[in-house]
Amino acid sequence: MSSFLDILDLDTNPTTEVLALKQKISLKSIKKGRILQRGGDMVSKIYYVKKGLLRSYTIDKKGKEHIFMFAPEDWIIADGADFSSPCQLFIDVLEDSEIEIVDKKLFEEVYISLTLNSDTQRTAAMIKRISVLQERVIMLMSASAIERYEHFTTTYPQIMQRVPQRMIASYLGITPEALSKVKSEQNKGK
Amino acid sequence: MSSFLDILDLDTNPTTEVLALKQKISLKSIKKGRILQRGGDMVSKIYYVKKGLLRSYTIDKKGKEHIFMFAPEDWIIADGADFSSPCQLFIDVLEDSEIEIVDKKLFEEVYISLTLNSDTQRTAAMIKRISVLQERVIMLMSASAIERYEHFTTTYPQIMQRVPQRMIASYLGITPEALSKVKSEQNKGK
DNA sequence: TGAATTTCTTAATCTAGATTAATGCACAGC
DNA sequence: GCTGTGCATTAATCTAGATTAAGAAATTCA
Repeated sequence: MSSFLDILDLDTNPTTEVLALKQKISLKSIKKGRILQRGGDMVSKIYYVKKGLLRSYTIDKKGKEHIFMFAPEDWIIADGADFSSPCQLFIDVLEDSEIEIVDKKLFEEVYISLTLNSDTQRTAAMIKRISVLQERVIMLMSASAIERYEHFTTTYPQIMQRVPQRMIASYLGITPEALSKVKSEQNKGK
Repeated sequence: MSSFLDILDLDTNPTTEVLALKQKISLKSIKKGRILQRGGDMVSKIYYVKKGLLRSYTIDKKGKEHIFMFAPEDWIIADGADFSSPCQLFIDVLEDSEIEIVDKKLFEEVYISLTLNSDTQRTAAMIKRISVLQERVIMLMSASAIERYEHFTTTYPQIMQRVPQRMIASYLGITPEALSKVKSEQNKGK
């Protein structure tokens, strides 16, 4: 996967719109712990992770965090809400990161006018994300905590190494205590 | 939203590829109860519902159904799996329906070469679906059964009227008995 | 280095929702 | 008009995972 700027750079004869968009893409180095947006904000940015690790999550009315996704190198992360609605997700930085940030609406407008090639790539990425979300919904509805954990470890082994277990529990939709418990039960069974 | 053929018909000067694709889109009337594809099959079709109601679901290892989505008039329904993998979802017909069916791979290849306008429409539809799935995942992780039920009734009031309650329970990720219970508790509270 | 903060684990108790079972209803097909 | 099949509801019991609490290990940072 290529970053926003990488893709725009493929356009050897850019229009003024494309040049203007390139100006508006900011490349930033951000320290671990920084919160990029909060649920309820009226921001609508898309983040491309060049290096490091981001995550998105909600906070429910009891104050409990629920992690929606992790975004390591070469992933795009954003809230699904459209431009005109407040966003639902918090997005923060789990490791010192380098990211490209662009306004969602601006991006949509320009990107779609680009060459076939980059649009194919983007369409494929969206289809892939829909497929991953389908899998996630089905796992949440039909699999037990331990099954979801095993699915996660085989699907995202690299992320396992990089985030505390309580965040994996949060992604799986269970408490850290419950994850500890089911893991120890799993080990006993061996 | 327009059907596959509606969109292809906008192309007033179609290429041979587009004409070939139009030939391969089948328009069918299908009776309630018919199963269009089964989980594990190597089919990869996309269905556009012109009239009627379809649904997709998985069956877990205990034989229990989990409804992934309902597709009433003007919705597109398909499995997220890519061309080369077996699909995960069953798709069946809940009301006598008229649908357009097209092969996913064929569709991808040709559609992407179309005019800006139809592609914008398609991109917007994909973004919308991602947003709906984000909401679904967050509801499953953070909301109680009754909260998910209330969210469903306000989001899809028309579907409420058209499917048995046990299917709504299945969509919400709970048993029909549990839905009955939480509904009666809700009524007592009033 | 040492203190403070997170993280992980274990254990006891609690609860939302699952399971099982029984009853009454609606309506589809003969 | 019956009879069977699917649907909704209620109630009793069970269980996966939540909650609460406490202690040990690991990490962070001054």
